[in-house]
Formats: sequence, C-alpha cells, structure tokens
Amino acid sequence: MFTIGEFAQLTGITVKALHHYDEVGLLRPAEVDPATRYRRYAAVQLRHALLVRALREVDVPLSELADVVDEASALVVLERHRANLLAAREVQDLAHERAGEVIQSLATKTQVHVREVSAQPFIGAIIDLDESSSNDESGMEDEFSALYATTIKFGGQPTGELWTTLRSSEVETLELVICLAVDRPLEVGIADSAHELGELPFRREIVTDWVGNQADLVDGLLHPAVVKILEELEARGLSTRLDSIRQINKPDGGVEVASALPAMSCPER
Amino acid sequence: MFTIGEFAQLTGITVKALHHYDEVGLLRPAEVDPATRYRRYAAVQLRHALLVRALREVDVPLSELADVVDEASALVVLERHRANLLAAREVQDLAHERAGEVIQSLATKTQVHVREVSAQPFIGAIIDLDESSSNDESGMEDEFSALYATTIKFGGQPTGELWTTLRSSEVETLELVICLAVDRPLEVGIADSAHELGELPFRREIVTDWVGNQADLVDGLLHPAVVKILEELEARGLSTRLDSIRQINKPDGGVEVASALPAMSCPER
DNA sequence: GACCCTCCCCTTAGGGGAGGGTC
DNA sequence: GACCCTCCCCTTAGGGGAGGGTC
Repeated sequence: MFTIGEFAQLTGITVKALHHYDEVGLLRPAEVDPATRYRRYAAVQLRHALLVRALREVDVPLSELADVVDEASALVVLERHRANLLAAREVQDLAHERAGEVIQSLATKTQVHVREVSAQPFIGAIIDLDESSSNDESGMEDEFSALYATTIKFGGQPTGELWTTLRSSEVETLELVICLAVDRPLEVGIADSAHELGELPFRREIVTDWVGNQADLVDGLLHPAVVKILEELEARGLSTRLDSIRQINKPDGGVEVASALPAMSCPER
Repeated sequence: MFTIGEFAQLTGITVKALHHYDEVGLLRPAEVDPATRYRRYAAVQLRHALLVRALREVDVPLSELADVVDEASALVVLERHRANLLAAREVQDLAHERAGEVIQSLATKTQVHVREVSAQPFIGAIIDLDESSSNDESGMEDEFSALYATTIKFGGQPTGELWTTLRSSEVETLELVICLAVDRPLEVGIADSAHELGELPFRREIVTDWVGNQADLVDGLLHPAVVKILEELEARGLSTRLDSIRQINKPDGGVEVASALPAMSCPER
C-alpha cells in the first residue's frame, strides 16, 4: 500500500489529479482511512494508473478512460482517440482554408460609385431560405434556369441582367428573391405565390463593384460587397435594410451590389 | 444600425456570443439604449465581426483576437495561430508514440520466479535524482563506467553484475544507488559520502524477468518489471518499499527486478 | 516538519434556461 | 408574440491556495 504522495510519484499522476479521479470514480484508492480520510493505494492499482496516465498524456478525455481495464483496452482507446484526432485535424485544416478565404474576400478592394439607371421591369422567383437551407451553388444555378424558362413561357423576353434581393417575409422567414430583367412589364395575371412581377423605377443607385474570384467566396456569408454597401449607406445616413439591396451577378463572374438612393437626397458631388 | 438579432444573422455569430464579446470588451455594440439596455450594432462593425467570426471558426482564442483590427492583422493572427497548431500537432504525435510504447511495455509478459542466491559483496555509487534530474541514458552509462573505474582503483575486482536500487535518503530526497558486484568485500576505509560498500547476504529472492526491447521504454517511468514485482510482493503480503528492490541490467539488454524474501517466510511450493 | 485532508475559487467560451421587460 | 435584457447554472480537468488535522 502507498500513500497518495507515493502513488503520485510512482505513476507520475499529481496528487490533485488523484483527488479528482477519486471524486469522479475513475481511480479510487484501495482504502480510505475512515478516521483521517487518508487515501491508500495498492500496488495492484499501479498498472491501471499508469495506463490512465499514458492516455491522459495524449488528452484522452476521462469519460473514455472508463473503458480502460488492461493494456489491450488501453490500446483500443488510444487508437480510437488517435483516429478522432486525425479526423478533427482534417476538419481543422478545412476550417483554416475557409477562414483565410473569408478574410481575403473581405480584403479585396471594392469600388463605390453612384449611377443613374432607367426603369427596369423584372420577374422574380421567391425562394424560402429556411427550407432550401443547404444553399449550394448548383441549386442556385437551377433556380436561375427555372426562372428563365418561366419567363419565356409567360411571354417575357429576358434581357440578361440577373439580380437577387434578400428580404424578410411577413411570416418572419428569410426569403431570397431571384430577379430577371425583362424587356417590358409582364401581365400581372401570370404571377403566383412563388413569383412576383414588378418594375424598378428610374432612379439613382449607389453601387459597389466586387471583382474578386467568385470561387473564393464562402457561401452562407455576407458578401464583401454587401458589407461595403452597408457601410456606405450607413455613412450617408441611409437605410441599411437588406431588402433595399440588389446583388447583381455579372456574366463575367463579378458582382455588383446596388441600393437605390432616395430621390434628391444626395446632391451631386 | 442593427438589433443584436439582426447583427447575429448577418455575421453568423450567436446572440449569446455577442453578449459575451460585449462583456469581455472584444466587440462592443455601437450603442446601448440607456433605458432598456438594448444593444445596437452599426454597419461599420460588420467587417470586424466577420473577421472575429472567421477566426473563432478556427478556435483562435479571444485573447488573440484583441489584435485584430483589419483584414491584414486578421491574416497575421490566423497564420500565427496556424503555426502554433502545427507545432502542437507534432508534440501530440510524439506524445501518442510514447503513450503507445508505455502501454506496450506494460503489456509485455513478465516471468516471475524465486531463486536462491549466494552472498554478494558490492560497491555502490549514490546519485541524487533531484539534481541530475534529466535522467538521460548516456548519463547513466557514464555513471556505470565511473563506478567501474573507482572499483578498480580501490583494488576491487568487478565480476560483471550491475544493478540499481532506488531509495529515499534521510533528507527526504530520492536517490539512485548504482551497484557493481565485486569478488570480495572491499575495505570500508575507501568509502566516501558518494559511495557505499556492502554485501548482500545469502538469501532467497523473488525475481521478475523482463525481456522487452529496452529502447521501447519511456524513461522516468516505473519499469514494467518493477510494477510486476510490486504486484507480486503485495500479493504475498510483503513490503512494497522500493528500496527493497534491485533492478539488474543484464548484458543482453534484458532486465531482472529482484527483491529478497524474508528468511523462511515463504515455504517451498 | 512534511503530508494529507476538505473546501473554495479560477480558467475557456459560451449554451441553456428562468424571469421579466420591450417592439 | 417575437425580441431582448440580466442573472444563474453548467461543461473539462484539474491547479492554487487556505485552514486545519496527521505521521
């Protein structure tokens, strides 16, 4: 039998840790003096303690150590833990890549300017973001072509420009509206709950151009050009509501983000 | 300006985390309503928040995020953290190797037997383990050859057998005594504070043989054969004091660990 | 005089409520 | 009726004491 101090020396486990292992039931002393509460450890406990210590050196959580009864089970636990670690590293590596991309995309220069644009009729497809939550790019492409087909079917003539707007519906769910510019206003009769028709009026817009590589963007995240325009809008004391913003996907892969300026609010400069 | 909920949506940071960042001063809301204590976040805070979130995704500790003011500093922090991670992984890998070795060494079969041995004079060198704490093997080799030389100098004739014993000195510091068997008792006059002379009497010993690969042993740790003999001693109701144990290094790399049995304590079986 | 005991507080980064105002 | 607020408790694995017996 050993005192806790001796047992600590022999096993390399600290007295504090032994206290803790006793408390959680991982490694109970063979005896406890009922009067003094002094713990006594037996030589038969050395092996187990050494296994525990070896595994704790590689940060195997205490909960997994409950399975360890001999060298064989210790090896199983060690290798299982190792496999988990390696898997976690791969996740870590991917996360690191993504973090770098996010930072890079925020760092890319964004041009800001103001322009006048003429009235623009459009047709929009309403997509519930909460449902199709896995916003993979391919799905987005599908939505675009579906909208294109729908437009043709209803006699519209797409002029090529595509944009999206985020908005909150009355039922408090986030919606993405995918819009396609058409040559003339479509008849209201063809609209359904999943589509809307409209016309952007003649207006002045503030626009941010983002010329980074689309592929570098991490999806599900605020687009850097949206960040930029929100900063600009706020700096001018204008509304920073997302539904006032159009995100225009250019054929060359670039992105414009635009928001209408209130009439006469911003004197030419 | 955004409510905390909106800001959370835009940045992907949870409301709980924003509360926390406010509390620790990492990311304070632009305004707090003095009456309701409602937090208000500004669009200019989006960029910083997105950087914070990107770095938290890779588990950069909050303390390191204090340095982050723009994309450039975020990249610096990201890469610094990455370097730390990679270094930590190497340490982890080594720790994993060692843990495996420790478990393997405990798993190697150990023979136990009892033998009678004749009286054995010896000379021992006393080494303070607290001082020469970095118990590298080479240092141990040096000690052996020094002892060999000393033995010769004092007219002793080493017979080859080498062993070590661990003991606690009267001043409560752990000592290792390195012993060399000699052909006849040396004169007491030649002993000094760093050496001791003695003779193991004729006795019966319990012995554990360990035949694993010496190189697989992790130093600073209880030798598997010592663990085994302590178990055996305890099972027989004998003293498990370390200073009753001799660890004999065999020329072939094997290790014997022996402890004298009390006279007549253990009837032949 | 070391050793050992039992509290008790502390560390990371929030998550999960409860209870009660606010938009 | 969602949103937001401020507590408060909880999680890992012990480390660092304090205060008081024990070998």
